[in-house]
Amino acid sequence: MLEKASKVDLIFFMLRNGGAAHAFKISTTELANEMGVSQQSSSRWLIELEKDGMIERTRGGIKLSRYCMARCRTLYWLLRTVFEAQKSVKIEGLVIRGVGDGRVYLSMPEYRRQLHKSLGFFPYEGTLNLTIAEPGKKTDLVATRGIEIDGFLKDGRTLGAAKCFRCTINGREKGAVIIPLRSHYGSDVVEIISQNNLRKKLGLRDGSRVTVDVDKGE
Amino acid sequence: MLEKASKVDLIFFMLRNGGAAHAFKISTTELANEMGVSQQSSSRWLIELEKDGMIERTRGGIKLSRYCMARCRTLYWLLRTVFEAQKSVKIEGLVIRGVGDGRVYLSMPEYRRQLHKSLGFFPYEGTLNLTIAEPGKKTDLVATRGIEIDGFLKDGRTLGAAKCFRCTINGREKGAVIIPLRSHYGSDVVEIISQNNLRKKLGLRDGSRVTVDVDKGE
DNA sequence: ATTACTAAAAGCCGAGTAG
DNA sequence: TCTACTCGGCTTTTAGTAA
Repeated sequence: MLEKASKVDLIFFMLRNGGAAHAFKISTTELANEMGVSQQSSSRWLIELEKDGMIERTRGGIKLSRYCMARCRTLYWLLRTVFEAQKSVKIEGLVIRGVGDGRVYLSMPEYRRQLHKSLGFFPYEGTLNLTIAEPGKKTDLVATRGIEIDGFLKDGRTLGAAKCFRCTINGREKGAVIIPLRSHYGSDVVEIISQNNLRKKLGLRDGSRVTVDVDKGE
Repeated sequence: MLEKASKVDLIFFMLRNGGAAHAFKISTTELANEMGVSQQSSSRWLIELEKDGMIERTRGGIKLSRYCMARCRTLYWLLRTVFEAQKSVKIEGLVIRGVGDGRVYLSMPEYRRQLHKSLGFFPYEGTLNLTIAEPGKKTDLVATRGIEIDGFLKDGRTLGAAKCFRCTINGREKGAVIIPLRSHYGSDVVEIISQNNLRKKLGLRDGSRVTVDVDKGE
């Protein structure tokens, strides 16, 4: 560690020493040595962590709280999607009406050229938008490389930079999930493009249930 | 997050948004909003993270460095041992001479009583010490609950608090790995106790190779 | 629009020390 | 011994602002 240790490192230290499983006895002086800070700071950190509900202190020692473990688990899930990427992911969602900005982009010749170059097809001028029940699956894609769409310059600004993942909709239509690189962080909406009008081809309307097999490769 | 975000959270934010896989374009103002700090702070954080070699900034955007990913992976391994605990772990090591403090504890009646109560046997008065090639396997045990040994009071101090894991040595002798709760953090030495003198029973001498099947249950 | 500098305010650290 | 308080000094933050 180049940087000075922090309260976060104290949590990780406890995790490494079983603080998740059982109360862990250590003096503030020893802890300070482990963390490379003063006894005063380690004492203060423990007080603050307890106040924040991250640890529990009893006469038996220190223990990571249930709340702390829940947050650690969330972090674990994130790291797992980063380091143990699956080859594909199945997303289920319901068709919703989009805001229409997808259609605007998809009608621009520069953008259509970019997509054709990267995906091998010129898309129908409209996106199929789905609300998904498991936003984690979009997060998973967001954290994956995917097929990069460079965007294009317009009035000195780069527009439309995005990434795509080839996918199969309802087991038969080919297309791609498209995720803009800017904006829309943490949304539970997935946008799909295809050579065809998916609503028509698959007989979909608002509220229809759709299954998408997404290929996480490039 | 109750606490104020830090540079560590900025790394996790980038991880969540694919910063591991590709350059990620975001203005310091947007980033500041995401992190709940001022634009000035997010700007300074990026400068400092770049100086520390955690991120790389190019005209394409921000990207997590190889070094940063290596550190994230270490954290991932830690969290995996915490959340995906295996039922058992196989440890290989070489017999070494111990410092003799194990023998001291193991000859104390109070301690012998504790161990009998928790493990069901009175141990031979000496530990079998092994150096192990994969210290991560000890870390794994340290982060697991195990069988708690309460220790005993002597002159107003609690001595000998430890945890144990039932194990089988070289496929036939039963015993337990014993890990003192205080001191010996991060060591690559594992201590084993058993009803019998393992050196004699298994014909071991310093340098002998030993395989230990450790039961991580209670 | 963007990034990053300056300077004052706010917050954190650790030596000293009490209980 | 231990934990945790105070307080001077250092570091980090943020408003203002330049480029």
